[in-house]
Amino acid sequence: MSTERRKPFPFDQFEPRWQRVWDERQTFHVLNPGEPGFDASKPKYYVLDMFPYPSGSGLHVGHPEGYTATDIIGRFKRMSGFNVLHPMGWDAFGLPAEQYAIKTGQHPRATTEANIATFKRQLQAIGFGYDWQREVNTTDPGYFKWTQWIFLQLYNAWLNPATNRAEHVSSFTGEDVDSVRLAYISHAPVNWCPELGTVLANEEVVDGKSEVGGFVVERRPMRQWMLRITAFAQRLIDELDGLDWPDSIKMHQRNWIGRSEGALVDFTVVGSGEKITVFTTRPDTLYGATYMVLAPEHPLVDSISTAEQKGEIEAYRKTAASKSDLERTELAKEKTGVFTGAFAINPVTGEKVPVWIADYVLTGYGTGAIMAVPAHDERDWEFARKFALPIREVVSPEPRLGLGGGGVCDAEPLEVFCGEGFAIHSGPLDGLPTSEAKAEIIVRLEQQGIGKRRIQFKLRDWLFSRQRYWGEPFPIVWENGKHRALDESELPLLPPELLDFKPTGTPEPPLSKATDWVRYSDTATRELNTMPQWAGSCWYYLRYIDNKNTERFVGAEAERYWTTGCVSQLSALNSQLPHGGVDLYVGGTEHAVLHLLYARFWHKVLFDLGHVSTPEPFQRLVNQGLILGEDGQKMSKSRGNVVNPDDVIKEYGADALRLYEMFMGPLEATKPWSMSGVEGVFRFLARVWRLVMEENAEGEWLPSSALQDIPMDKATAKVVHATIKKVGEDIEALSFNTAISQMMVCTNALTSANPRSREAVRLLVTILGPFAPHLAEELWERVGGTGLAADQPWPSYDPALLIEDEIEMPVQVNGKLREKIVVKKDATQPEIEAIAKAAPKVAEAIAGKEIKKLIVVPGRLVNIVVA
RNA sequence: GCCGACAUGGCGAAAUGGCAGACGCAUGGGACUUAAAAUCCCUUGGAGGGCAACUUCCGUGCGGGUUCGAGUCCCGCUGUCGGUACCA
Repeated sequence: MSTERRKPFPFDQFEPRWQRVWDERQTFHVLNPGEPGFDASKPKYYVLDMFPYPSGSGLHVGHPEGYTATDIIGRFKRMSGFNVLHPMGWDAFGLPAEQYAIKTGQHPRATTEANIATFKRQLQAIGFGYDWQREVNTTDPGYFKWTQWIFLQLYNAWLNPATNRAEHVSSFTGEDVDSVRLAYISHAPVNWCPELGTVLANEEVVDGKSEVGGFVVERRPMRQWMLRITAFAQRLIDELDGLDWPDSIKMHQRNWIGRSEGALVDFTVVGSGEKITVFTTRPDTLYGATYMVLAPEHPLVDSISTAEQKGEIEAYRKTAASKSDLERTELAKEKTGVFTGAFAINPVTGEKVPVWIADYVLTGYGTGAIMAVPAHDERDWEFARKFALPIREVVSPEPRLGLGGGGVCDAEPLEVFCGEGFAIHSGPLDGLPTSEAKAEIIVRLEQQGIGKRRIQFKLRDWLFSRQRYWGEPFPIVWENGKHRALDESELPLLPPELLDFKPTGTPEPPLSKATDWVRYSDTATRELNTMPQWAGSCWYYLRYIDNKNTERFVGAEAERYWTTGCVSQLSALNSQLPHGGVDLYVGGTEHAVLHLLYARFWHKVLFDLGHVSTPEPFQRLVNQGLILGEDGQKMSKSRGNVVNPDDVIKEYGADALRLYEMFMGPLEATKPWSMSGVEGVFRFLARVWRLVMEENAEGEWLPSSALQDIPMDKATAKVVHATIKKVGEDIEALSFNTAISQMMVCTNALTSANPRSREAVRLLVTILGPFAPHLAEELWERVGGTGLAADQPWPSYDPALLIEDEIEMPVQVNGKLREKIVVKKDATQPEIEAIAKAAPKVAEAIAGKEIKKLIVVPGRLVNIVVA
């Protein structure tokens, strides 16, 4: 007797076999327009997964959740007659690989390759129908050549304000082209992380620490490459509208871009006459501005501070500068600040107001200076209370009479009011509701030339350079202190083969160690920074379309077909697409802003420059939910609750893993793993197996004797066709859990049938294919199907079979269920009413009472309302 | 603080405003077996009443509302989980 327990069905034998067959036949390879055999009559469907970063620890059960969902969709669409593009690849540049390499002394290329091999093996063991011929790898020179090429497009482009479109810089007529490029050099303070030896984008810094590793980040000015994403801020907001994305993600992006409408207002410094410009969203409260605050780093601080305040000012600026961002935000519960000794004139009241510096005003937002209206802003209120600054009420929640005339009110309000209301103590604005007061004051300020309307965004330009080894080198050289682009013919620019790529310990990037490489010519040296990890993932979805193209980043015809569905340019122009692009993009919420915003930005630039056909890359986005450990906690090594898909496959098979991932609950929901749940779906698969196979006394599997070539009886036909209908609809709606339930119902019905219709089983096996493809292929073969189950057309159902001759209808009296009646499907309303009223329980309940209302919902229920 | 999502049996979950709890897990019982595993059948929201076929009442976080009818729609709370934080 074998030591290993016998499997309830031999998945361990047939799963690898069918994976081999799909691979040998290239079942899931799809052709591009122009290739021999391409069928232009089929509609296209592009279904995309967020590609993984191949980490050293391999796949965890969270990965296959989204991947299974897209695989089901892809296989279903294929069976439904679509050309389906369903690719996979590797986001393989990045810090973890580099750090691991430093630790172990291996080259990051070696570890990256090994990790990719592991990931690929694991994905293939789950039986995903990817077109592996289209695999991409961001670290492949044939790939990053085009990442560098796109960078050059950005470098050579500017946003023409007249057209609001990105254009080649040759259309720029101004003097300094470098000041408008979409990729430009900045010397602004950046987030420098000494531990990682690199700068980080604002988005990669969380609470003053690096998102990766949690190391302290300090701000220091450095020469950096920036991408002018802010030029697209408004379009990045507006063009969200036509996208089928979760509202929460759209909102997230809108908040991140942070549009606010307001005004710039000039205040004049008493004495020096210098101008301080502030940004405010509440220009209507200008009459209540009783002091001003500059950020400690504001350029005017030095010149306006009085001699006797200089010492204190300097001390404050020093502490502010030495504080990490963490201390400046989280720990700064109490407002701090110092008076500069200077005063400015409130342009509408003519009053002298003190000018302070405080770190609650940020350098990076607006103008780095504010007018403080303590009565109507919580931060200003707190500050004013602490430093005993005057507080003047200028907005009232209710209209108030008799407070007009612009007179000064000396009574301080008892509490801060930040809402909208009606202007008071505000001269000509008095009585106006907030929105009108805003408009009115802006007109007046503009007339006087001391202010103007202004739309401000929170979004900053994208810090695009890193001091790393394992990233794309910039196709840029420096000569006589000036940068210039490499020629396209010089791409790809490979990174130097370094043995020592450790951080230098200074802001000097590791590439500086490759002295030969750095020297471009006698007079020119190469740019030493590399691109951030986001670069490769900004456009990978385009490369899948045409991953072997050596002439272009993506072929024009293929790009048009896969993003618009149109084969010719003419039909593309005539089509009424909302945005187009990828039909379905599935991934986690962690990319709600960064990746999705960056990719949209690049795509818009490429669109403006005529390189792609659609203004947006991803038409429909779905976030899969988090999978928790069995203990309901987030999976983590330290908690020891991590589930490895390899173990699940070994025990229950790939089909059970796939099916369980989908059966757990709605795709978007957060849900805990349960091994007994896996066993549940595993038992279901075994039941399906036994619809076709039965075991003899020796324990061998033989074709089931119950299975016969007989037509389906009425009940069987009904459940089978109802299942075809529901499973198809549920797949479209991504309700995989309920689709699986329905197949269980169908299986339970067929299990009890003896003899059992071969046709019924064949249909069930066909629609099970997208979910449990290995079992489906195996059983398809065993029920005598020709070809592959994966290649079968999706079966259609006969609606006539679903209609019952007699319908059971519940009858309610005053909303309470009393009885169920059975009526003919074509019974008339009066007939139904009569039957309902005659039913014993109903008759009893309505006896002697006046019927006030009688509702018959055809096919659903009857409700009798009595007095 | 602010923004968002969610709240249904012992558990994961179903339910175009129309029979709450489909389907699965876990219970408990039975069949098969020398025995077990596997498999198959039945049971299972709560409380009560009947020898029984059965039956009554209550039940979707809490309080209101709309409706013939609310898990579902509206208003107000509470709780949990995510995101975010001086953005003027």
